[in-house]
Amino acid sequence: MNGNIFDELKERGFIAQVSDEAAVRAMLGAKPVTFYIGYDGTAASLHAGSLVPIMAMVHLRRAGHRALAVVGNGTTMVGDPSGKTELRKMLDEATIRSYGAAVRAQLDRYLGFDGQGAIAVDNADWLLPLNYIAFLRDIGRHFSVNRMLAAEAYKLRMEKGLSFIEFNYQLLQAYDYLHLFRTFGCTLQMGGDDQWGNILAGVDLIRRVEGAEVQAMTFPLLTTSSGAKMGKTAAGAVWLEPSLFSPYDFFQYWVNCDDRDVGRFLRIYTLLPLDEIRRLEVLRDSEINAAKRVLAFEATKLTHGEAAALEARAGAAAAFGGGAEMDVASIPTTRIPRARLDAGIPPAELFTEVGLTPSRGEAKRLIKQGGLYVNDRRLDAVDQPLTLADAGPDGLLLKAGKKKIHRVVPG
RNA sequence: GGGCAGGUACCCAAGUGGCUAAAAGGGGCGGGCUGUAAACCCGCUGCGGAAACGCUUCGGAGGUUCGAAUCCCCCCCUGCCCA
Repeated sequence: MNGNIFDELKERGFIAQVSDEAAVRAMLGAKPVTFYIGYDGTAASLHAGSLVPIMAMVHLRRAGHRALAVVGNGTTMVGDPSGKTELRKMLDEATIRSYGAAVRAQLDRYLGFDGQGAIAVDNADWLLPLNYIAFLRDIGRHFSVNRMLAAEAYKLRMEKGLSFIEFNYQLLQAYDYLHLFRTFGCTLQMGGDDQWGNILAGVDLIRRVEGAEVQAMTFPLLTTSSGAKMGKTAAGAVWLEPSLFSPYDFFQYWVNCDDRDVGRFLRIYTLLPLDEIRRLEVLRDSEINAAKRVLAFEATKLTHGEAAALEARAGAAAAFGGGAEMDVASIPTTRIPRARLDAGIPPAELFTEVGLTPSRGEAKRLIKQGGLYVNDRRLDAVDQPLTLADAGPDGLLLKAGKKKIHRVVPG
């Protein structure tokens, strides 16, 4: 490892808090360190919000350190109250396990679990068999309720209510760290900044139980410059799963980021060298769009692979590049039986069917506001059916607003 | 277990018998301006319907009434105080 990966992470903006900065830096510069990050499978896919810890793992991996990805099927059964405003819906075990498997598969794409340098473990394996009384006596006694209650992460919940099950979450996460320290010699736990309290609880527990010094590090909880949480759009989360959020939309998510976020995002969400990032982020006015396309391409490549990234980029170029080289193949396409098209389909029906609008009512609203287009012709009548007569050489190019596009071909 | 206060649309929050598909704000979406940006301006924002209009919604289930988010009964949930 040339240079110190800690400095790289710091320069890229990955670091929010560190238990002992000098110690962590020295540790990472000296020899391979086993570190861990936990992911709770609370949904069928991770979303863009999880990309920060994922990218941090990728960097550390590339620097030769050993990654433990904990898929938290055990902790998910309890539910982390940190930073949450209310009790999360309880999921049944089968659901949790299926989500966990999906999350594991996604992490595998970035880390390549090989059982050596990148290992996936499931804390259900050691959490579920725990004996309640034994756990209380061995682990529970090391936790001060007074201190826990004073923690920032619970502050909101002290107003809104905190159930006992959630209150236990921190003990379980701390126990995870202890377990991984014992089993894998793990000495660094990382996570989002909202995990700071939980991670430190593990550091404390290990010191008390094992008399060993281990480290904690958190990543900033990124928001966009306009204040929104990363990875959320109106339609929902920016899922990493292509079936839930297409590579094209994923690409567009990054292209459409705020100017002010470009440099920050390039550092976090791509592996481009810092020199190149510095060159890109100084672009101004319309030129910065080039930097956004680089960001989008690199980010899409990491998540969906190079082929999908190329396709998404081509699709975007076709839709926004001025028209000339339309790469229609890269635009999401739906086939509709020719007979239906000949008969004519009300625009609201067609737009909704291909998923461009959530309901017919919404589609009609858009038509009235001039927000729906077919082959660049703005629709003005709600009751005028669409047929192949409206199509161009590549079929019907439907647009909702100026950015969402879908192609319909007979077949 | 007892007392009190609450549960309204994506969020927050008005509404206390018809004029309420439900105020205001936020968010979101569309249009304009632009650079596929920000800011700003305008509009829209339950579902179905070309429209007229119809249907479903105010924690859940019943009931009163010509008519209920609004009144009554039972239940569930949350917070605070007491135990």
